Amino acid sequence: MKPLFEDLKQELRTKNINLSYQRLKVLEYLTQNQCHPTVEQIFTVLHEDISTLSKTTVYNTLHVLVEAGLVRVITIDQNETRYDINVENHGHFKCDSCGTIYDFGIDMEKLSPVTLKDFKISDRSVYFKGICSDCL
Amino acid sequence: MKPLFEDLKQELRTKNINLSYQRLKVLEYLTQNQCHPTVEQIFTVLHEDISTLSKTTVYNTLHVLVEAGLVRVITIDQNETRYDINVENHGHFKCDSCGTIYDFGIDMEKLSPVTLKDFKISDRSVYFKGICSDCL
DNA sequence: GTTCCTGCAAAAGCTTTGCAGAAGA
DNA sequence: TCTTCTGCAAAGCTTTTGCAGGAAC
Repeated sequence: MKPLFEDLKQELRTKNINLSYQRLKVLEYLTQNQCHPTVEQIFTVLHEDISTLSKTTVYNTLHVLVEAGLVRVITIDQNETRYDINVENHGHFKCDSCGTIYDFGIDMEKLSPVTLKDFKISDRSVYFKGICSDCL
Repeated sequence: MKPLFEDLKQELRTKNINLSYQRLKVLEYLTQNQCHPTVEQIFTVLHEDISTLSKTTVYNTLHVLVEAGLVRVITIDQNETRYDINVENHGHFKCDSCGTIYDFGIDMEKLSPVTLKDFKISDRSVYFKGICSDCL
């Protein structure tokens, strides 16, 4: 289920997070391009429209959104942090050839091992790597 | 199943990887301290015994071991790369409170979603976060 | 002798921090 | 006015690279 821009805006208002122009643009980019972008990608595209935009603001905005629970961090590879507007539980597959990241559905509940029964699990990430069907 | 130091040495010989003193020490550390260490941790401990050891060599050695398939990279948090001598499929739980990383068994085969049926999956990582039973 | 490995120093890349000015309530 | 946000520059960290000397075979 794709999160809607308007719903997310409302959620930010509810959480008393200022909806500055830059923040809204970042949020808009994330909802319209559900491609798990890096900071660099977001900055480059938005910078074309907002010539004064700084990378610091993109970092700041992403931190705010992650903190608010609207965005999830994907660290499928070290040295390459990506962001995902879809915070529902799902897995990520990264193609080693073309670099594309694919979402896939997964039942996280089946992933609760007995050894962790006394643990409080707040975050579950499933990352696969390999070669996607297009590249094969 | 803990990998044995001697078995790993033999595996490196088979793969024509030189068993330098530094490399053996790194390998020994990983087998004796199955704690998913960072480069910094490995370096600090080994540096006490080998005063000439450089961090570059630790990085180099880990790359060699990962390339050879003897060590697995854990990127449960961005900005904190860890290494695991156990390459069998298992999940990792990181406690947000004490920072400890726990292994847990998991049946990765159950984790093969239909959407990826035409994909070649070569690596599966499962990372959980939360609070461990000790900290609760 | 040739190849590979080590380790220092420097560079590179990503992210954070400090701070002054701007924007918003 | 007071608080918060932005954006520049600088700093901080981790990791990589270049290269000279050293070890191993």
